Order: sequence, then structure tokens, then C-alpha cells
Amino acid sequence: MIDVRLLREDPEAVAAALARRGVARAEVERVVALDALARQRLRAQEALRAQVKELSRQVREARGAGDSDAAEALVARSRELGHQEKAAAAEAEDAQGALRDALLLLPNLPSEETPDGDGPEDNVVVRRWWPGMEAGAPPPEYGPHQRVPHWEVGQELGILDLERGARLSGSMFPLYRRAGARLIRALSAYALEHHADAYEEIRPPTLVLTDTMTATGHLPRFADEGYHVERDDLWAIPTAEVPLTSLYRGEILDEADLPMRFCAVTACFRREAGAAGRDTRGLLRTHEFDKVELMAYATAEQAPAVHADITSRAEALLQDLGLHYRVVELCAGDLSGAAARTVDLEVYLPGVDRFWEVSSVSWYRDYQARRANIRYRPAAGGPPVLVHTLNGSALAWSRIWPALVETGRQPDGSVRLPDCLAPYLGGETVIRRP
RNA sequence: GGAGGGAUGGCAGAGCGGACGAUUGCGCGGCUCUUGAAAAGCCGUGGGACUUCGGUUCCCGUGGGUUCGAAUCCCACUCCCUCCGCCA
Repeated sequence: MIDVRLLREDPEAVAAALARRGVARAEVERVVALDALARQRLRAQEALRAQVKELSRQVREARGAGDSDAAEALVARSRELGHQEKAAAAEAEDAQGALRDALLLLPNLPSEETPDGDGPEDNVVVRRWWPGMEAGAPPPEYGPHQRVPHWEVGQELGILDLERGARLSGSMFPLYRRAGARLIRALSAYALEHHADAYEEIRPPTLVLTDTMTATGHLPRFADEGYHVERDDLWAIPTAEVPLTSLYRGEILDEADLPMRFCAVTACFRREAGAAGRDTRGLLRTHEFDKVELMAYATAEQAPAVHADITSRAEALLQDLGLHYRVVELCAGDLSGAAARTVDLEVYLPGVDRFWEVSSVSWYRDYQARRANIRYRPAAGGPPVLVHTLNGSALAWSRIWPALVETGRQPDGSVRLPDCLAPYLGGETVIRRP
């Protein structure tokens, strides 16, 4: 959530910043009013509480002095004030709850880098990359053998079995076979090793508490997007960002340890409630997919460099894999709620002829850290400071898989995979018909 | 799932319902002594909210309750440890 003090001191600036992402001014004003009410009620309650405590002290003194009549009179007054204090406390709590609910629903302020815009159509393509570009090669020409959608290639080669996946779990739950299954495993191993120099490998749980989902901003706003296990009140994570961000929830870190960087591969679960019927062919949009995620805690000063590092690591993988991609700066209207800035990497899929998001590198400033209460103690002294959180996929395999299969398809129908995966594929970089 | 034990500051570990936001030790920071260091000694060392900057208030796993007053008493829950059962 955003800083309520900033809202209090400069509501105009907050309203202006949030207007860039479509939040009505009235909503900001409502939160400001809730804050004023909550503070007024807190003061009232604390004043009563102070009187009760003072009377309690006097009771003890009167008893000590052996004056039980005076003590009884004080007890009676204190009891009366105690009832008032209880009522005042309930009112204060109501107001604070309303304020918190409202604050949790306010999205983050967009960063300076973030361009204006209402939706995906206003995002800005920053650059493109394709194999051989540095050597002056023109953008790739794709042959007819590459213009085959991955679901057809997958069926042809017996490495993707969407029908049987649907039999087990319903549509949009993919099932990979043979070299297709091994490819996912190879990609995960390859990426984790690539990041191992600077990012600690974590294997987190994939079912998490409501608090864990709330810390990253996935709840309460996006409850419809999450799979929820009612019986145990647990949520299936939509991304490893969720458990990684909460790793140090409620803790105070040492500045010397920052930035702290983590890497995890997990299954990710998304209901895709708002996208029913869209992009349903093949692997374009699935309810479950594997993804390697990079996540970092940093100081405000370190954050831009960490954002750049995560982006360049994701790009390095794409380049290693020989995939054609572009880098997109998201506009204010297309940012997810918690993000201040997001850069998407979109890979080109020749078989379906479109760029498709495979990584989303985001900087949250202290928005998530405030929800999660993650701070660091400044080396120079002074009170603890909220960390900045950042994360990015590197990468989402359910979209890299199609890109590799379509890009690598050869005229004879076999698929050639990039050499960098050879060590993880037992040297078998060509997938042929069974 | 059953039985028992536990949860207090960075760590260890005290804490008969009233002077306890908390004894003490370790750690950490500063100072004295010293050429320097060690040792010794002295001082200081949690977090949050509100504030008219004087203060006020909250936090002893979490949430309720009893009481004029709760770290302390009661109830529920969570987590950790030990043993039993089950199991990959």
C-alpha cells in the first residue's frame, strides 16, 4: 500500500499520480477522510485509556494508605471510564479497519519512467532483439515450416497432449510428454544454474496463507484470479513472487545484507477468470505453468540497478535460447496494482505470428514492503526503513516452450533446440517423430 | 490424529495481578584507562501509532475474556520441541 503520510501531507500529488492509472479523485479524498477520522478516534480512545491508568495508580496508593473508602470511590469512577474507553476503542478500530481496507485497494503510484496511457495499446516498445542482430543481421525471415502453431507441432511429435491434460484437470491444464516434458525440466535446471552466481535458490511452498497473498497485492483485489482451497484456507500461488516476497515478512534486515536476491522455480496457478475464451488454443494461456522467478529486496538507491539486472538476466536467457523478442515499457494504465514500474519481455512465436509476454520485471518501491512490513536498519543509524521489492520472471516456460518449438521447427518436421540446453537434454537437441 | 512441554528484546534467560516495555548475562555501540589492543570499569543499546514536541498510547506467539489494573489469571487458536500412531 502507499504511505498514508504522503496521502495526508500531499493528497493532490497522490490524486494526480493515481489519476494516471484511472483512480477517481473522489476515491483518494475518501481515504483522506477515513484517515482523519481514524486518528481523531484514536486520540479520543487514548485519552480515556490514560485516565483509567491514572486512576488505577491512585487505587493502589489509596489501598496502600489504608483508605479503602477512597479506593472504592476510585474503582467506581475507573470502572465507568473503562466502559467508555471500550466503546471508544471499538469505534477507533472500526475506523482504522475501514482505512486499511481502503488503503489496500489503492494501487501504487506509477514511476517517472512509466509512460502515460490507458491500456496495452499505449505500451512503448523500447527495443527488439533477434539472433545475429549485433552482427548486422536483418530481422529473421521465417519459413513455412516455422509457421505451424505449437499445438500442431506438439501433437505431431507426441510431446504435448492437451486432450489428456483436459481429461485430468479440464481445459488449459497442459500435459507434456517425452522430449516435451524433458524440455520443461531442462529449461528449469538451465535457468536456475544461470542465476546461481547471485541469486539464492529457494524451493518454496506452492500453497500459501491469505496473509502471504495479501503482502504482494494479489489479495484482496484479485481474489477471483486465485485458486483457493476452502477447507484449509490456502491459496495456490500465481507466481513464486508471492512466497519469495513474504520470505522475510515482518523482519528487520541489515543494510549490509542488501540487496538480497532469490531465485525459485515453481508451478504457477491462475484461474484466468477475466480471460475466459481468449487465447485458449495451445499453451498461450494456461491455468498451470512452470516459471523461474527472480526476486530481490533492495534499498531505494539499489533498486534501479537491480531492476536492470533482473531484466538483463531474463534477456540473456532469451538470447542464449536464440529467440526473437522485444522489450516493452508498460504504460500507467497497464501496470498491475502493486507495481510502480514494469518492463515486459515479449517473445515472438512464428507459428502463431505474435509477440507474447514471457517475463514481467517489476519494481514495487516500498508498496509491497509496507504491506509485508519488511524493513532494514540503515548502516548510518536511525529508525528502520522499508525495503524496496523487485521481481521478474526468467522465464515462463509455458510460453518459451511454444517459442522454441515453433522457431526450431525444421523443414522435415523435426525440432532443433538451442545448444545451451544440450547438457540438460542428455545431448539430444533434436526432437523427432516417435 | 493422540499425550506432554514450550513461545518474553539481536541471542540466552528471569519475571508472587499494582514502580514491568520488562532483572540479568552475552552480543552490539560509545567512553575511561592503554603506545595500540586485550582485560577491567562506566554509559547506552527493541518496534509501532498519535502528538499542541511537553508528552500520550500500544506491542511479552495470535485472538478473545476476567479485573479499577494483565507478561502474570481464564478460554480458543497458531507455531515449535519430545513421545506414540500413520506415512512419502
